[in-house]
Amino acid sequence: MRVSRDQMAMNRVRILTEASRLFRERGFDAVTVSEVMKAAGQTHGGFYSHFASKDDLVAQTVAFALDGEGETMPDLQGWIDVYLSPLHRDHAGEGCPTASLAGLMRQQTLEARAAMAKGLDAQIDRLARSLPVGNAVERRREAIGRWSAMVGALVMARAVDDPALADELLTSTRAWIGAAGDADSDISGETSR
Amino acid sequence: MRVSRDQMAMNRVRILTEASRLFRERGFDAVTVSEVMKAAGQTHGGFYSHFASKDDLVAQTVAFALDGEGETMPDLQGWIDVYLSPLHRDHAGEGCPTASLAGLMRQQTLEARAAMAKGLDAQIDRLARSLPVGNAVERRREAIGRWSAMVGALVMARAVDDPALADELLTSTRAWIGAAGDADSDISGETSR
DNA sequence: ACATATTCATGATCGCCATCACATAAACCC
DNA sequence: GGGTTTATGTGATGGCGATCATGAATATGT
Repeated sequence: MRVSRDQMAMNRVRILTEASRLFRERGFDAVTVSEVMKAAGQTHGGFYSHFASKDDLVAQTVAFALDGEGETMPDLQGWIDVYLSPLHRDHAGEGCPTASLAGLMRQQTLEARAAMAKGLDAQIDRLARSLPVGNAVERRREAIGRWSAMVGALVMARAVDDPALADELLTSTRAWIGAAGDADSDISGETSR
Repeated sequence: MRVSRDQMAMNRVRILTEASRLFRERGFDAVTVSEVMKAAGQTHGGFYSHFASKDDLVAQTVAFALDGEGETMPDLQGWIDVYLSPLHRDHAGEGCPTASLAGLMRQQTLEARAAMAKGLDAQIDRLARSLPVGNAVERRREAIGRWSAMVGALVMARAVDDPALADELLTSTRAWIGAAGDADSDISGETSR
């Protein structure tokens, strides 16, 4: 049965929301179209009136997931601590889409990879603007360095079946980022905090 | 037809070698058992006399790929430069298995995840021993920090369809690691180089 | 050398999943 | 309000891929 335009838009967002969660939890391949639709409260048939294909859903989900990620970070250190926490590590479905999906993007469509590029660039920009010191070039470089370390640590912590090693990856990276960040500020010749 | 014990062992290594390359290139799901066997110069039928299942192949391939990774690093900075190079980014099949596979391990078997943990721990240990300064605790922490940043940067560089951003991720991370490493050495109160 | 065990090839099988076909009934446009 | 459009449900379909069955031919142990 047909539904109103608003209802259809809401259904579409619901599909994207559930797909975003499921894809982050289990990856693109392990999640079926039917599963996404069931999670969104529908049956598999209606899928193709919203998306041209599963690849299309993947691309739009990547764009959707990376889009509304909080514009600014008032408490940078707190945000980093939460990011590199066991809670975040153990709840990929509600966590950072970059850490969950970046490793799966290599053989995705051009559209999906472009969405990832756009989202990553925006994230780096947000992080750079939240840094306390440095000129634009220095801030962007430090944002990339910190962001790489955070994503890498979380990806590896999730990849291993060894809680001690996983915790160590998170804790040590957090400490190292702090030291490196402070030091980098000193090195760049800017005022230290 | 039956084959000698030595020949069978060689065939097994060949399967693991090709699986390692194919899995790094395209991930576990996108590579079929038949494809691996064909790359190893055999047909799909013989597969199950070597491995109990595809999951078994995945676990053994992870262990195999992470095992012989060069014991020491005589030229640390050179190794980092190669790791964070466009060449490495564009040749995942012959590159670092951690960067290619870590993001795919979450839903793999316990055996595969345990092999990843063992390999990661060994890699961190190698890196720590190659660092020029610091006590054991400091070296391990810096090894984890650097390694996280390197893996994260490579994973993200491979995830995007934007050569400029990909290059920037590699270059900036390389520069940031250098600055952070030097700074961290200073901070820890050891002699700087 | 003989009997046996076993690797590998060929050829099913079986289930799963993306996608499509069609029906239904409600929304949209005038 | 009536005709048309269309979102969604139900039910195929078609291909692919992991796994198994069987046979052939050779290594292995004595």
